[in-house]
Amino acid sequence: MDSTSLSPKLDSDAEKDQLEGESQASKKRKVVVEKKVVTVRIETTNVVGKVKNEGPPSDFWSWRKYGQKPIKGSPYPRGYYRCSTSKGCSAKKQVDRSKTDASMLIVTYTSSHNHPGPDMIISNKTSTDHLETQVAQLKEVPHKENATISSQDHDHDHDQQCTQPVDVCDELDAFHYIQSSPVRCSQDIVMDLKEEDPFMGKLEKTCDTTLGFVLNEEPVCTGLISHSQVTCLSTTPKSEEENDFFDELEELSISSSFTSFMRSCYFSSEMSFPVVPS
DNA sequence: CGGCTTTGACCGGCGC
DNA sequence: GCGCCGGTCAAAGCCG
Repeated sequence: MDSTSLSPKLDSDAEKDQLEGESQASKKRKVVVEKKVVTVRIETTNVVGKVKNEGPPSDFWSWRKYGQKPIKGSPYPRGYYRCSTSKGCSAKKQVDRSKTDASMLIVTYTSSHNHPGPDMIISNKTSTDHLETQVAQLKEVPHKENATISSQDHDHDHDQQCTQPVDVCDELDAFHYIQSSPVRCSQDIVMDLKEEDPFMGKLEKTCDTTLGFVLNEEPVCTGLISHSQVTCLSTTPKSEEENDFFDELEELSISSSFTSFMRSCYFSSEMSFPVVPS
């Protein structure tokens, strides 16, 4: 099936949910939970061999798939994941493919983690493992290596502009940690991975994946990640939300240095990731 | 053996 | 009230 032949529904599913969740929380079904939609672009051009297929972007957390359902209007099934990092964690995420762009994955994060994320060092390995696992989820789609992640508040799952190429590796996870853990970020961030599959081979092989963060709509943060550092450019003043987010992080047992570091990243325009030697 | 994926069934909300 | 659809559960099987 071609995503173009789909009815204009799925596309706005998660996004719509979020929109409505924010604008008309009282109208949508059930209690509207905090949601964060992240669009991941996966453009596997011609990677052969290792890449099985594309899947949800990885993050610091371990996700366990608990369901998959074909979504009406979409040729691709939606995957339901639950945080398995901690048993009591209610964090979930849905992963489906954009109907308008088969190379785009729409990851909707719901609820927030009630536990500190795995240690970055550990995540280096863990996340990688899960990367493969998750990557094996959604099937089809030609092998890609271009991943664009954009958290969106509105419906803009199309078009992403690449910006700063970056060398990524484990740092990617670090970024995801920020991106996906809390459901608070409400900006459009596009992450573009180039060269090799960001979620697979590259991570396992070397750490030269190029990655760029692009803003889809309201530029919020452009980051440059390299082996030993990450630069994040905040183009818009952070709101209390982010602040809360970091406060929350600190409340968790996450390394305060890490949180403060991330905070500074968000509030200033630059930041550096302490890189964990892989 | 533990953890994860797969997949069909079940449940609840929503629209007609 | 009924049917559709999305989200979750849970059993079975797979894998490291």
